[in-house]
Amino acid sequence: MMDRTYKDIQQITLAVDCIIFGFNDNRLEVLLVHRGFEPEKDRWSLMGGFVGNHEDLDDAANRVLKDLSGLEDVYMEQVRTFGKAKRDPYERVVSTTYSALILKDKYNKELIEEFRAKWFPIDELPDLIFDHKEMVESAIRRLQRRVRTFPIVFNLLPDKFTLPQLQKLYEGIFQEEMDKRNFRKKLATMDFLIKLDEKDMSESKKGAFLYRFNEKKYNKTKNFTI
Amino acid sequence: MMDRTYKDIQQITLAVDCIIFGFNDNRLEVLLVHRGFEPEKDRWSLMGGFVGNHEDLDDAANRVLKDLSGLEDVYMEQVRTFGKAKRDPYERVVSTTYSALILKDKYNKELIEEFRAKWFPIDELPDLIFDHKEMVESAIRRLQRRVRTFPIVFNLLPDKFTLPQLQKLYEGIFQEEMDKRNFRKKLATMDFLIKLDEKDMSESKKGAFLYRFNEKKYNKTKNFTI
DNA sequence: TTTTACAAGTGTTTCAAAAACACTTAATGC
DNA sequence: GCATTAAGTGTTTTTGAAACACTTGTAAAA
Repeated sequence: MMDRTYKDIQQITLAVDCIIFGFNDNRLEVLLVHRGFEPEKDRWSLMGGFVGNHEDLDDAANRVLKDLSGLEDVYMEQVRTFGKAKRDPYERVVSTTYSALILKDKYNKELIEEFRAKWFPIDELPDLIFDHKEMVESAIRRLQRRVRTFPIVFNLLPDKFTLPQLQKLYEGIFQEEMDKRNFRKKLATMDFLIKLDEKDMSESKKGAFLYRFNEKKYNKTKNFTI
Repeated sequence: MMDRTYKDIQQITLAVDCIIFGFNDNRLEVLLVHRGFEPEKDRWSLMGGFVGNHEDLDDAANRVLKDLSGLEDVYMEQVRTFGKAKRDPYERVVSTTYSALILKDKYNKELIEEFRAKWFPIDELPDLIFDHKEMVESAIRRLQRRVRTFPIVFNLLPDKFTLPQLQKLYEGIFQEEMDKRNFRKKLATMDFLIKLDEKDMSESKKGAFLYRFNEKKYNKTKNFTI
């Protein structure tokens, strides 16, 4: 940090934008807000906000997420920072993106309606303002990489879930089908899921056993890879 | 981008910091600058600078690198953004880090001396200001991931290089030794190096054949992984 | 000129993980 | 009790990773 020339006259606004992922109807979806005002009225955008002067960047992202969804303590991580001078044609804003994994039935529906937010499957995104499409795409790519080595998908599932559900979730993230037997074999070797005595009967006549993710057992798992 | 409350009074300075990697004496090194002034006098830091009002974030990183090294058109990529409110105890600065791969014998030595910059092997870093150590570490981790799937290491080598050199470079990045035969076998299957009729005699009596990286052949390589 | 020293160069075997593949089972609704 | 439907289950093949030791070419020393 040697060059102080620019600093005193710097006029750049710093923002955060959230890529909020949810899993519903066996599809990976993103929560977008509808712009009810000009400019760019009636287009869609990510939920964003400006960073407070004394606010950690991470905290700003969490605040923005909470304002929209009512959710706190959500799994979130920084993706990357978009800083082209003209990315927002109206003002100079540099934006850091964060991706969040939320449980679709836990968020506050009224808040969401207030913001005119809507869920979109990741392969059916609407027209987005500025570089928000690129933001979503880079968040998806990052998510695809992360889920291979970290057990973060459980943030998108309820406490109890079935293996078919879990597989559908991975398939939704990777956008490709997986082999049922290989998938289950892999999970079995890693041994961090607890099988319950309960079945979920809503998806099939036979019913599928419910499982729970066990953090402790996971920590003993040396190499997690899907 | 819904919440405009903070924007008008926002006073956050936006900076970039560069993690500059070089390869010399078979070690991966980082270029650091010595602070000759208070506060934090006599400690080391990354080369950084503030972002211009109408300057792309990427361009700011390139400018900072050029100011220090004289180099342009260098391989550079964004790593991540550090945004804790108190990361710099003197003023509120949010900094985006970029990592650069440069050829150690091409940079401008006079400029480097002017800035009192010095190369440090990545396992012998000096005391660094603020969160710069964390910045370097995250850049190293990212580099370790990237070099596995992209042929970017050639940015750290001269046009012509030997296989022992290339292997030492990977070893320096991963901080672990590799098997010579397996390493060469892998390169052979991917087939994007051109063997020259020339030898480098400086490292051994027998001499090692020189190779050149072939971008075109690489593009036909489906799966690059080291 | 012969010998020594030294890194460069070279294949095969073993092991582990990924991929491919098809039938049986449990429960419901008719 | 029969038909329907998704859940559940192992084995084989293929592929890639890891382990491993000797020969070669040259310069310098004897």
